Formats: sequence, structure tokens, C-alpha cells
Amino acid sequence: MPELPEVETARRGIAEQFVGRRVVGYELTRTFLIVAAPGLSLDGLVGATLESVYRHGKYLLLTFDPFSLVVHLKLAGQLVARGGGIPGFAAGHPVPAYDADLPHKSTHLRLDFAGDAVLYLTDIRHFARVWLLPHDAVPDYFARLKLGPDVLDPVFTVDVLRARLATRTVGRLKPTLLDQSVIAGLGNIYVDESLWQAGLHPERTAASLSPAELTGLYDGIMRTMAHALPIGGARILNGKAQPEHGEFPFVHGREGQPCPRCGTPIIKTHVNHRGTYTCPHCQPAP
DNA sequence: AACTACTCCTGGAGGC
DNA sequence: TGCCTCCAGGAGTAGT
Repeated sequence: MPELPEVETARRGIAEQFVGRRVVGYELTRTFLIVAAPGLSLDGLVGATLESVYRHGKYLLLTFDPFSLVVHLKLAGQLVARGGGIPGFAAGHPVPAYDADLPHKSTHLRLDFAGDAVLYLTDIRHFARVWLLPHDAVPDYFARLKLGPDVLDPVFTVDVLRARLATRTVGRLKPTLLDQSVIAGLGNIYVDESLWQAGLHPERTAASLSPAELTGLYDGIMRTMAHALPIGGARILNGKAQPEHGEFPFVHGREGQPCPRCGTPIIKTHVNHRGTYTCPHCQPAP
């Protein structure tokens, strides 16, 4: 599912291939995708230029001259760029049966840009949303989300992680790290990967972490991001890691496969109703 | 604060 | 082959 690395892959692709281009047309095939502030519609984008793209956690902000778009891909959204004039990219949840020909039955929005560049939004689960907001409503919109610091923001240091976890001492690590108001960007896959990197069980509490373990958790998050970003994120289908996508992720979606560190079979449990993958040897239960 | 339960939705997988 | 059921999950909300 799209988490920080997948959304960051989209942000980079859009920044490099679409910023400065003018929208020349669009097709919206699933109207529920759009949540528009009064008076705004996609019609107002035609002729508008994309000025910038910004990401906080799993949210994307596209700023056009007349108004802004906030995009969240949720569980199964994907942004795909195609066109004769650009390299293109695909970021987010793959739709393997139809990857070859866009648009397909799960394509909800096509944005046509000048110079033969096309941006598609696809979503097999129909949870993704695009909000249309006046520029002056954007700060309030993000303030209401109460997002914690973005994991890739240079301000996110081990001291910041310690301070954020100090607000949630009793709760278990996995639900805490999934809470976007604590830190922003990690989802089910990357929390599992980060905790495995750190050798921490998901049901440990923040209060139980030694200083070394807390530093290890920070390093685990950063190592996980460093693995995921160069390859455009993880490729998980129906809860299973895809073998053709290499060894990443290391534990998520790999029930029964050997832990890359010690060889012990990875086990799957549920924490807060979320499928959770751990190495029982590297991540001892509390 | 921290937890549970529920909601949105569809496609893939497993059972028979 | 073809039904049927279950499961996957980000985030918002409500209830305890």
C-alpha cells in the first residue's frame, strides 16, 4: 500500500516531469474521488499551470495557480505518469493485470498536460481521495490533520523521535508508530520493517526502550527508508511480498520465509487487527 | 491517553 | 468451472 516511500516517489516524479506544465484537459470517471470546496471543480484546472508539489507523510499537495489539490492514495491508490514527452513513473499500489494499458477499469482520473504528459490516478479499492482547496484553506487543512514530523524531514532527528514517543509512553510501539500524529509517513509495511531493523517487538512500549534501543529504532526507520526510496518503495500484493521485486521488504509479507539476519522463519501475527510480520528470534516478545 | 469496533471498497485466494 | 466467503488495509469517528 502506498506509504511514505511510494508517495515520495510520486512527488519526485511530479516535481521533475510536471511542475511548470499547463493542464490542457482531464477525464474524471469516478466522481467520488473528488472532494471540492464550494465553487471549485476540475474544470478550473484546465489552462492552469502546476507550480509546485509538496509532501507531508502520505499526503501530497499540488499547487496550481487557481487552487490546490491534496491527494491521499490511502490503501491502494497509484499515480502513473505516461507520455511521449516524459520518462514517466508509477508510484503506489500496482494493478498488475492492467499495468500495460492505461486507462483501465480502476483508473479514476486522467490529467492531460501540455507536451503530451499524462498523469493517471488509479485505485482498485476506491479509497483514494483528491481534495480541491483554495490556497488560503491549505494551512488550516493540514493543521486539522495534526500530522507529526515527516520521517524524511531533516528536522526529524533521534531527539525528535524521543520527544514524540514521550507523549505515548504506555501504548505499544506498532500502533504508536502507525499514528500519523506521532510521526508522519510510516504505514503497516514500514513499521514492520523498521521494528525488524531495530530488533524490537511491535508490542514493546515506548517507555520500555533503553536509550540504545531508541537510537536503534531511529536508525531502523532511516535504514528502512534508505532501502525503500531508491527502488520506489515496496511491492506488496494481497499481503504478500513479490519475489520478482528483490529482497525488500525483508519481513513484511514473508510469513514462513527465513529471516535475512538469522534464518528463523518469519511469523505473522495481528497487532490492532493489522497483519504484523516479525522474526521471533531477532524481535523477542516483551 | 489508549484501546476497540466500525466504516468506506474491490479483487484475489481458498473452500467445496 | 463457479459459486461463496474471507481477507487486505489508512484514517476518521464513536464508544469505553
